[in-house]
Amino acid sequence: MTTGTFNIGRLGERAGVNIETIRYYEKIGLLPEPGRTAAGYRQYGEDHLRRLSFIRKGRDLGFSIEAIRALLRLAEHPEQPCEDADRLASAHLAEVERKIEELGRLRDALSEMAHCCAGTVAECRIIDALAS
Amino acid sequence: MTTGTFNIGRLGERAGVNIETIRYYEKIGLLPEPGRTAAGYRQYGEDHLRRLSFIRKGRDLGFSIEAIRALLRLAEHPEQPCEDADRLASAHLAEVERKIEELGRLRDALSEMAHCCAGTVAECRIIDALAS
DNA sequence: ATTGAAGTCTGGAGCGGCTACAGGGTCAAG
DNA sequence: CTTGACCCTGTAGCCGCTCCAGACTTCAAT
Repeated sequence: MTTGTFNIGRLGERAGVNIETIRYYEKIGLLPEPGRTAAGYRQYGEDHLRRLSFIRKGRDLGFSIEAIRALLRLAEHPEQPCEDADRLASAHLAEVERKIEELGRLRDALSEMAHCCAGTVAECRIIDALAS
Repeated sequence: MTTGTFNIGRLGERAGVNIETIRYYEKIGLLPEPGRTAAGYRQYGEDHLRRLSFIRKGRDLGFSIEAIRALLRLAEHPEQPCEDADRLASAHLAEVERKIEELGRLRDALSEMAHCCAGTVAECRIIDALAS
């Protein structure tokens, strides 16, 4: 009887991940299937918690599930060169920067047309920008 | 026989919208059902084109479908005050700014850990950031 | 008149990444 | 013995499309 086993609720609590999300991660093969109690309850250990925290941090950094899958595989092979990890992170960083620029253009366009109005829709800069 | 009617392909071409997307907009009630030819082909006119272009510009500005629905309703009532349009645009602008900040934080976190590597996964800053 | 390519039709499934049920079983405290 | 908190499975929904299969139509070239 290992001391360090716990149910899904506790795992979610400790990793900061929704229970449903944990089951989802298991379903898509991101988190390995844990053992079960006689009643069918999932039983987790510290290794599951580490892996789930890894996933959660990756998601917080905006990595896709597939990128995280790749990063997890890399983490399991510490002796390999980390070029792949670097490539994944760099690609993601580039994508984030692209999105920032895109949103910046959006913000400029929106702030030019917002606060148009003391008037009616007929003279509204917002509606006009869309209709013209 | 009106001169200005055209098929869905031409409409999509002129508005810069995918054919499937047009049918989707019709299905969700964003674009009114057009007339049909005897063979069942949709037939559009300039009013459809204007409405679809409106939608497309709204989407380009990142408005949600529901926001666009509201903006379209407003555009149909030019005599009303445009407070609602202003509210929608301001809320959207605020949301865009929130996302920019969020992505900025993401970029900072990522750029701190990227380009970690001349080494192996064991010493990789990226993997380490996720695993620790 | 025939053929073939390009256009159009419907209905339904799939994407990512969850989230929210419904309808049941289990467990521990009082 | 009951209550309430937890857990189980399976399925459907969210957004905004996008793609597919399989059938039909239109039009130009032969």
